[in-house]
Amino acid sequence: MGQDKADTHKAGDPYPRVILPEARPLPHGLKPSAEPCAACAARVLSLCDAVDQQDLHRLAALTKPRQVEAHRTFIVAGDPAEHLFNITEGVVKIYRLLPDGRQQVTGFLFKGDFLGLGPERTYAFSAEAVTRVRYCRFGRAALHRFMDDFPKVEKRLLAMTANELAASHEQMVLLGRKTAREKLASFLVMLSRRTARLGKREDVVALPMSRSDIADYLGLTVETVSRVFTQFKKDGLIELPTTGRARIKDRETLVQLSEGVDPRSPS
Amino acid sequence: MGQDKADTHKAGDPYPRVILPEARPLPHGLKPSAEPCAACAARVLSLCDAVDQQDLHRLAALTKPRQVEAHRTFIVAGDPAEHLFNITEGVVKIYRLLPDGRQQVTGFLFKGDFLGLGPERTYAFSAEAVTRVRYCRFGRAALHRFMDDFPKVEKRLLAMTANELAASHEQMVLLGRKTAREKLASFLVMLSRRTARLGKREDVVALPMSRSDIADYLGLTVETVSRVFTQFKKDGLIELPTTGRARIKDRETLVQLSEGVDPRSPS
DNA sequence: CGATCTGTTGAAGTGAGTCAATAGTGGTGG
DNA sequence: CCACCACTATTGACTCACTTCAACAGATCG
Repeated sequence: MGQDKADTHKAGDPYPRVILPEARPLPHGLKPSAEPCAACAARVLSLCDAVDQQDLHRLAALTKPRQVEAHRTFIVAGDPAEHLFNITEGVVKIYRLLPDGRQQVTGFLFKGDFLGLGPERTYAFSAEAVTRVRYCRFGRAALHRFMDDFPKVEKRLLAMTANELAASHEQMVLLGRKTAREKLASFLVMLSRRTARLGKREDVVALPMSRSDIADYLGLTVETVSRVFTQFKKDGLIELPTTGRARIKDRETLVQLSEGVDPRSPS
Repeated sequence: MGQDKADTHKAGDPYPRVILPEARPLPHGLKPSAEPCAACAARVLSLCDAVDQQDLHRLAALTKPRQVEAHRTFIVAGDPAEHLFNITEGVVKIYRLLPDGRQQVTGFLFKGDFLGLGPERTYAFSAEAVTRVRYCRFGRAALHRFMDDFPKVEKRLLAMTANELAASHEQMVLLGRKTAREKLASFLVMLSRRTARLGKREDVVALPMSRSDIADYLGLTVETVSRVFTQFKKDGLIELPTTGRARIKDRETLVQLSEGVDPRSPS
């Protein structure tokens, strides 16, 4: 639904000549220095942490920070898979479509996440910026050559990919065997853990994605997501001060629920 | 349900001293030669294909072919993750359980598949032999040292893991967004492709796993799996000569169905 | 401040689940 | 070889969690 690869800039955009189909380099104030990697807030979370300080300039030479606006689709399934992406800021939604339009969101990516691995010549998925997103984009071949010289990076990438694989198996349990309540509880707990890992308070989680994206991630409909949110509010588990934010009031119960133990009906 | 890690051998087993908790070395006729890897039928399909002929003895030194009987659980979720496995024969079921016993099968592994990656100290999943299974078992640390000397192997493992990740995202689409008919069609087509890849005729697929395993893989119940099989027979899409075997009569329609196009109700 | 999205709530429908009975299937031993 | 048992698969009747369809409410933004 509504992926437009078309032009990225509005009329009057100050960088008409430099525009790429899906993204543009950062504007002046944020222009990459000689060592953007050294200052990158996402480095410790990402692939790039496996590169020693003195080699960072080689990594920096491979890429340039870019940004895309919210709601922009910057990878379209089926396009040639020429690039790999390291998300440095914002939230990205990865999804696949069935021919009739049914959508499955296979993941949300955050600061530090890596994107684009896959052996195919073309992307098997689409990616859309949920918020404004910054990323470093690498050429596939260039990154592979780089990894030949820096085996630690390859090891790190393997570890990250193995992590992803384990996470996706957890998501299969969710999609195949959990109830709507359990699914949404799992989602909230997952976001809460993410938030905590970034050093923020774990009881306030951002929900930048739409209800529809949440539904497509959990294998539900928008209506069910909405109804379960309302249930959770009534049960005193959460508060929803705004649409884009949730406050977790009873974390323990949510965790229990996410693991399949529903205090409402443990029989 | 019913995972017994206990003793693996019957009384009178000729190798009582060498018995490991979950498996035993192959009996005499199949005893590993100096170069078991050179003769391994699964090599070209697996990780080991990335090792040159003259280095195979180093790989062989790391491991020893083993086998487990059908229905034996040889990895239990929560156990220390000391080993990695390369399946050389048979079919393995990987699964996770919710505390109340709900089961999600996250994958079936076949000849050439690799098993055990994951950054954790303990396994996050259980693995059970569906048929008699042969595998090569590696120590985690030993394999990582080996990969330091043979970066090609690490590259291969990364590629294989990325493949797995893509496949697991496809499975998310199946679990989250496909109907029962579409799920079972996808399953049959997947098995058919596997079969073809091993050079066998693609219209006869083996179904060594139980209906219950199939259901737990597809996020359904046994009854629904059974009912849809019956539908497919009535629709002339397949034949089920025995429980453990299916003949595909109308591959084209099954492929269509698996992709979400149901000729019965395209409306 | 109306227009347009996005989210919520309600009423009714349904695909798959549950519960229950029956039919195969394979193994065992007399 | 058959009779029995235990287990797996199939089929049927009924239920229900979630979907669908529809109306409404709240947010966002020219």
